[in-house]
Amino acid sequence: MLHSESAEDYLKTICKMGGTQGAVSTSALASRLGISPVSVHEMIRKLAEQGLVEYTPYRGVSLTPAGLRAAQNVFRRHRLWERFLHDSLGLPWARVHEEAERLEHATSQEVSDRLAQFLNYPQECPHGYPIGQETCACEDEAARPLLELAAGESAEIERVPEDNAQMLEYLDHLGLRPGVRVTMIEIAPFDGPVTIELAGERKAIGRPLAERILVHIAASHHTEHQGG
Amino acid sequence: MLHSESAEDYLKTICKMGGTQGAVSTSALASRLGISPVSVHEMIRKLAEQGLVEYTPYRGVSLTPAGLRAAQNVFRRHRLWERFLHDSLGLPWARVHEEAERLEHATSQEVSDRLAQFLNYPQECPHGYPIGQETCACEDEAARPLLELAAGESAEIERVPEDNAQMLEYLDHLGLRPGVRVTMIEIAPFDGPVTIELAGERKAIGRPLAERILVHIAASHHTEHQGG
DNA sequence: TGTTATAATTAGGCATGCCTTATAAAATTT
DNA sequence: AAATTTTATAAGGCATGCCTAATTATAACA
Ligand SMILES: [Mn+2]
Ligand SMILES: [Mn+2]
Ligand SMILES: [Mn+2]
Ligand SMILES: [Mn+2]
Repeated sequence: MLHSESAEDYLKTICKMGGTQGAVSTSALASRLGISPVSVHEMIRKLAEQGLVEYTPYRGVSLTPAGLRAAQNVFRRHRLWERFLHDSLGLPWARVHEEAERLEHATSQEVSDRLAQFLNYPQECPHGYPIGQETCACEDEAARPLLELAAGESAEIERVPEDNAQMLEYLDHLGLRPGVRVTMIEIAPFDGPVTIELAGERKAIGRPLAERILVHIAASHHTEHQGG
Repeated sequence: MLHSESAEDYLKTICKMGGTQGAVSTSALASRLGISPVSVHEMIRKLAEQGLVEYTPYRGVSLTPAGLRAAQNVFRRHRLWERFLHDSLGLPWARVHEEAERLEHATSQEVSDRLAQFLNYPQECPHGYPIGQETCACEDEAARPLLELAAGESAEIERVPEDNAQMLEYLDHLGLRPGVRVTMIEIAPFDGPVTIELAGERKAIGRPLAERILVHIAASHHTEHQGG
């Protein structure tokens, strides 16, 4: 509400790229946003003037406390809408992100607070990203890329990349969703495919994807024997 | 989705002002939108180019079938969101309109269809405006302004003006909501107040407001004796 | 310490949607 | 028919958010 849609998306992206820890290169930001470096530079200057980011030429851009707060608010609105679209409306898993990408900019604090209550204060979006007051979900403690699993090692999917609808369709088709248990079979050499097993079936995916799927080595190896 | 937020709001307003029947004067449109006549003229030309309105200089602007369809879609999205915000989230009656005014532009056909299903295909928004495929709610059959009631005549409130949050607060405070039964007591002369009775109490409101509240003379005069 | 790659910056443009001021044309009144 | 009011249109601007091409500054590398 306070900032433009554009500004909100910039802040989110800076946060996603690690702008809470170190500084994010403006050219990396530009290529991620699909906007020319010159335009990104312009916007960065405006955001810096508004006190939302700190910018040091040749070093990069990082979020100020105010910028982080703004970004977190947008993440929260986004993920709450995703839960509503998915859980209440039954919108396909792969479609909720793109819809939430617009709704997030049209939502007041009061509506998002009531939405959270309505949804019973969910902890995660359908793709595994946290919903909380202080979460940004850029940095993670225990989460490791699927690619880092050793052969034979099992883990539970925590989070999947959500910024590409086609990729989400593909993940959905493979059954690769948060909460699903997978076992690493093999990582083929020479940038070859990553073979995993889930629900008793073997699937092969590409390395870049395996690097972006985050898993955590859950305590219980027998979860699949207990529940459905 | 297809048209800009601005264009969608223009189409809605043209529809509200009767652009489906005759032509709407561009200066009236300008003052209603709170936008300069020159800017409205510019936008009208663009909408005409897109085939959404028909514009005849010195006569006014009216919606084409395509423009009407677009406007109806926005109305539908708006009123569905209002129902959700009110019924599911419990957002105050007077606040839902302004929130829906933004959400309506961020909603795909699929989401609005699923929202309608989720809400069990409601027939009206919380202010009494119809939700349907072919409804525009500019023109009404049986609905008459409250001001036209004769002294002693009773009617049920059908619709209230919804474009002013403060007015809605006031109406809410008075208990003037759709479905409420009112009886005309007196219309004072010389532009004096309009006195009505509702829920056993007498209230006086201004003429302009009484003109914008629509009522219908319901068949049953004993509704209040039957239900809660 | 150059050279080279990367990042920053300047300059000029475009689309959208708004603005004011001024002029022209048509419609209404008188 | 003439005067007046309303409406249309032309001209020039502004903010936002994007663009390309060209130049300059810095960092990294050899
Ligand atoms: Mn967005
Ligand atoms: Mn998500
Ligand atoms: Mn609107
Ligand atoms: Mn309404």
